[in-house]
Amino acid sequence: MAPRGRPRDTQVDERVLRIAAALIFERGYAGLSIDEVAERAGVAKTTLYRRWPTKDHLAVAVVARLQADDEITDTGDIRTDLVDYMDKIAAGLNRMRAAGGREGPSAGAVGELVAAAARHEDIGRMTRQQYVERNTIALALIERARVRGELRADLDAEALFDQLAGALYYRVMITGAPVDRAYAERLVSSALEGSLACH
Amino acid sequence: MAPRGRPRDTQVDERVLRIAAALIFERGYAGLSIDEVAERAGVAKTTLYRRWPTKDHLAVAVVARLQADDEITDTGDIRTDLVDYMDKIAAGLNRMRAAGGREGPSAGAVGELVAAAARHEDIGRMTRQQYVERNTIALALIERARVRGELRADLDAEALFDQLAGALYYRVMITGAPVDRAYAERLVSSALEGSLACH
DNA sequence: CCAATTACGAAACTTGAGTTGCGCAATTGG
DNA sequence: CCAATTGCGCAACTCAAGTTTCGTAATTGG
Repeated sequence: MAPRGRPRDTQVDERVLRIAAALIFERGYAGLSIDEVAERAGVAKTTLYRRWPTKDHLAVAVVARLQADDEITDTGDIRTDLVDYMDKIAAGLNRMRAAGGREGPSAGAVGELVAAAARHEDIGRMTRQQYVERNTIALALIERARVRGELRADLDAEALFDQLAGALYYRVMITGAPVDRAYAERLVSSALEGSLACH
Repeated sequence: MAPRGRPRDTQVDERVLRIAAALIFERGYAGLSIDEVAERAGVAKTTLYRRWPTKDHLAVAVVARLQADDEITDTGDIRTDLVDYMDKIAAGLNRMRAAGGREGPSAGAVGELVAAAARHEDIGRMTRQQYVERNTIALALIERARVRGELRADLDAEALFDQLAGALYYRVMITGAPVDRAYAERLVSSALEGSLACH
């Protein structure tokens, strides 16, 4: 039971996303022109707008593909698992950061994504939805470590994950500092071991 | 020794920023129209563009005023001081968040600021500069607490501050969760005490 | 006073996002 | 086969950001 009228040309989606991705990486978000994408893809603008109602939606569709699917590993050692996880998030952020067009310590496309989520209700919902899924996985990982006695019983798992993921986003978007595996290790150590003098 | 030619009308800056702020709060960033600001302020568009080269620059000038000057207090108790500090940052974020025009868990103007910093080299530099100043103050506060023995000697102060500030920004921009004093207390507790089981 | 310099206002202009209307193509259900 | 439905291309359109040109106003330095 296919839908009623003329079916959409599925090749269009693929071709447009590829061309849009090339433009974003080459010239940045501002250099992405709907008219140019349509022309290069050999389709009318109306065909684009039927699929992505705004330029923001198209850009989000392109950049969202850059995020890894966050396959999580549970080795039984929470420190190793968290470092791996942070490293994967960092890799996704670095890919998006590269899609800025500019050089230097710029947030690249990450900032545009956040702005797009703030501008459009539906993009915001989608973004938060993806976060919730990732958060659920991470909280389960932390909870298992807590149950088996690696982590303290009165742990605030939400605050812990906010600290870890937040530090990565903060560096990419605000301070422009690098996020790599070495930083992920520092971060996890700091969060796990705490900052108080030995007690 | 005044500059050479006709001096700028200083009343213009004040009036324009007031009108722009009203528009941003009323209709959000997208609802801020340069033409309308110029008309309401009774000046030509060229006069606006002489002061703020893009709409982003004008918006940043407006929103940057919302950040508190972060007067930091040093009571000698690092937990109290950090909670106070996080609460002040959170207050600034909440003010910016309110300047979004939309309802719900939106990042509001915060996302637009990050995007503006990614789009314009000079805005990015200014943003990072403000961060560096704030960071310097916070790191000094942490360092004093470390020296007097409140905090562990091998502390990673940079990671600690990234965790704290990052968690706030992360909630505002990504998850849409609230940031208030209660959360600041949870956050500081979690970061200070760590997550490992008693060791 | 005069020349150089900078600010201002007004209007026309360019560019790109997003919309609209129309004719035609492809598909389903009867 | 026929009507309803949906996709597509084309072209003209609206709207707002940002630019350009030009005539005029205010200021400094000589």
